[in-house]
Amino acid sequence: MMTEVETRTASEQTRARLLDAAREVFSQHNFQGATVREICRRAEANVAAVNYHFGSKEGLLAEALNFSQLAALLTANVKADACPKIRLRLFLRDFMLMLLDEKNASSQCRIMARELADPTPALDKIVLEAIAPLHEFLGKLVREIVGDQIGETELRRCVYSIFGQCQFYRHSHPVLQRLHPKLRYDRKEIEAIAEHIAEFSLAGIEHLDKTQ
Amino acid sequence: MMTEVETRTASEQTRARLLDAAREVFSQHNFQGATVREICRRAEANVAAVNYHFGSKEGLLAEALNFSQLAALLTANVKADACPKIRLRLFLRDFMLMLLDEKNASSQCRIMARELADPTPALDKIVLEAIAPLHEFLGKLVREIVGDQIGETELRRCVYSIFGQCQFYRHSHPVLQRLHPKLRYDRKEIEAIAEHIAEFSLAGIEHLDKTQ
DNA sequence: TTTACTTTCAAACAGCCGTTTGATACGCTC
DNA sequence: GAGCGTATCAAACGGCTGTTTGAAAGTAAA
Repeated sequence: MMTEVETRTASEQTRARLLDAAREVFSQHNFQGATVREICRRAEANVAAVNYHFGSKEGLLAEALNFSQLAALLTANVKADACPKIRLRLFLRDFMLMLLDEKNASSQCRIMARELADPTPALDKIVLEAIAPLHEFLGKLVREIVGDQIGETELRRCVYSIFGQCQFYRHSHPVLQRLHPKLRYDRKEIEAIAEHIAEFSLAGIEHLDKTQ
Repeated sequence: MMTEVETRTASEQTRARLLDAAREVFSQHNFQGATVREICRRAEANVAAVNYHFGSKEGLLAEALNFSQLAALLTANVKADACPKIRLRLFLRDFMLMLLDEKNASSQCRIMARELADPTPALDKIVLEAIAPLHEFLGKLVREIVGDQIGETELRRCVYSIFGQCQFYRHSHPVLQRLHPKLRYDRKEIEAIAEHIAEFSLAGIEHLDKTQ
């Protein structure tokens, strides 16, 4: 019925507002630092709303995590009709935009990056749904570039080298701003960073390919 | 006098125990997660001891930070009589051992790595005394390798690429243990990681040197 | 209108936090 | 031993946390 739909959407509207506010706050503070009261304040909801709708603060974080945009990025890249090296460049560009662009609606990756250093019970879900697919994707891509000459261990370390470079710019943002106050992560800067990481990493990958 | 020395050392013994416990706890939890009560429990001191000796929890963290080992590493490397490439390998080996080896007494770098992602008022001191010298050191080292062909911006990004790889193994430790449970940071593994980062990075550096 | 159910709300709860307090014990000078 | 700073201690303080409660409001079916 009309009324039934209305009440359901009314309830789901506050649910959605809570999820939006949660993503915002969880991406700016770590799990301990993000308070239920601030999330509810931003969502214009009562403090009890979180526990009513999601059971707990942890439950809210778990439901706030949504990696559909990341998954879409990966599948689109796999389907792209381009050579592995160009696909690596494309991936790095899209991934860094997702990681660094403040304008980007996807705060998921920022929450993810934060969870890496400071595990919460939600980390298991993050590893399973986001990080493991990411590593698998990048592992296959690097394998396409280097062929079968290098071992699994060395391949994995190449993947780590790439992700390490990517995450550095997010993790160390507060430090970099102190060292170079004029630094801004606008679109042009992000694309330049992604280009650097691609050049740097392709050279590293192909070098290891030669020596082994 | 004898007695004067004894009382001073008695007081400084609890100071030292507090500092040791603080380094331990601050390297395992972030600033919010590390509690004064646990630090005092490990130091076998009263909860009031922190505020009595250091004024506040923040003051304790500030005094607990001591980068002499890191500074020694840098100066020793600068004085080493070796070509820049080998000095880079040496630095990476020593730095990764400092970062990853649980046996290593220096928890400073682990606190530092933690602070990167989660700034506290102590970050200013960390940047000034540890990170800025580190970046400056590595910048000069990379400059020695590439010559004057590449610009300051690109040079800085090479430094970021190297530090990013290093910090990845510390930041993502919880994740890597979930992805590969058999991973252990023993001395052999750490040295292999450092060797990989050196190979990977030298190729990246020299490639950028050629293309620019 | 009555009934039943879902959602919101102010208020309170229990627990931890960093910090302060005032008393107590200690070490040393005189 | 008296006097005096210093260091330690149990206890409490004020504040913030996530969560719970019970009443009130809102909605839809009878």
